[in-house]
Amino acid sequence: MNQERTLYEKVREDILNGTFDKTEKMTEVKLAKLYEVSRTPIREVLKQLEFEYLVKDGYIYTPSPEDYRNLFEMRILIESHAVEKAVLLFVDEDLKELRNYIKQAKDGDASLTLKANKNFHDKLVRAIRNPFLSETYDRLNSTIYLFSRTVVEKQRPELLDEHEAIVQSIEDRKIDHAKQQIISHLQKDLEFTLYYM
Amino acid sequence: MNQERTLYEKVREDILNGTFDKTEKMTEVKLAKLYEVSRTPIREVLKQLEFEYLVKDGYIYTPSPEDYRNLFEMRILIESHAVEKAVLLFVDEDLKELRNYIKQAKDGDASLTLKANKNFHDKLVRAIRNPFLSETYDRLNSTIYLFSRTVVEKQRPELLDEHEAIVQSIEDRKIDHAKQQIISHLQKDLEFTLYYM
DNA sequence: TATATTAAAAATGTATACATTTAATACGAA
DNA sequence: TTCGTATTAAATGTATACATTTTTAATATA
Repeated sequence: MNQERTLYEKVREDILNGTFDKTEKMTEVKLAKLYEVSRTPIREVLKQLEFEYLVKDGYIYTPSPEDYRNLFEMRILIESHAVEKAVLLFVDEDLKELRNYIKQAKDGDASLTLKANKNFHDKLVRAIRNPFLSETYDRLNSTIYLFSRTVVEKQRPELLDEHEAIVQSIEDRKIDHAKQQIISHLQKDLEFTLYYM
Repeated sequence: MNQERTLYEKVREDILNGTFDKTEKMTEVKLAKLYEVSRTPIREVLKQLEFEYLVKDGYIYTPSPEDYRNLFEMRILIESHAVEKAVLLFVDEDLKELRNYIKQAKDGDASLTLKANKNFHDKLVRAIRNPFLSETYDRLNSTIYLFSRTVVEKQRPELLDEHEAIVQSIEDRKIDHAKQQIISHLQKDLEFTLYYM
């Protein structure tokens, strides 16, 4: 398998793993030396990282609680729209896939649970079948990852029950109910994580 | 007043005004010569233009009807959310401002109508008070502009009546009604314009 | 004619030098 | 000291040379 990580992947992972000091400036010259490339590709990477809310004005972006609420408002808007679509489109096989992710999250270790929960939400979003909305959702990937890590590590109560309830509402074709459930689910993730951060 | 347009603004306007041939490649070298700058700032500008769906893979982006439907799905999702917020937040002064834009659109020439209609929708979106969602909406600016131009030039029927009905529903605090009206309004813009493009 | 194959050209990717702007520091006057 | 100003240093912006990749075109072969 291909082990070659792109420069973007390297820098992104280093940020997510807390390698950088949040108070120090991420200057192009410094990063270029660190990763042994020139400033040109570093600039490209910084742009991408700003796009996904990991970097801002040359510093690691440290969103305020207000910022996180706004980012989650965006996430909730997209995911609740997705659930509406899922109610209209998902067939038995899709529901089975969703339940499979819940099971994986239940049985696996933290790392596997993290992946399974991501797969669960990504599967929902794919119900939208709209590349522009998908890209907008993907912009939130890093933010969602950071939240999900806290939620899983600190073992937020009821999380998987909420997932199961959402699947059930989709299966029962209850649009409003399903939407309300995903909204409340994500709001709980938000408040829980804000409390621990 | 400041007349100095940035390179980004120049290229963007030239694209919107149809200066470029949609079939020819927008190579960095060519554009650099044309605008008498080096490739570096041109690359920056091309990235921005890709961000707002005006350029793709070095060509002017010519979305398919399917693409336009997807872009409008995104627009509708944001604007209907905005209207929900407007019902909860807008006071008399805000409603007055909205009605003012309708009046301007009614009385002015095409150019003024275009601006007034943009102001109307921008005012709605500002009800969200979420910089991330605003930025996502702004990404659609060029697309919305191209549609609005057709709608105004070809004088789509009922357009301003629909605006007025939306304001009225906001004033009456009828969330579901107002949302349904903005959705239907935007879908009409979409279908009307697709028909003429 | 259609299809590979390869040579040439032209594009983008990267490194780097230089220009300009912005930030940091040092110094002097109130 | 504190504030303003000048000087310097360091950052980003831009141009450009060179490397690599991609596209085009030309030629040969089925």
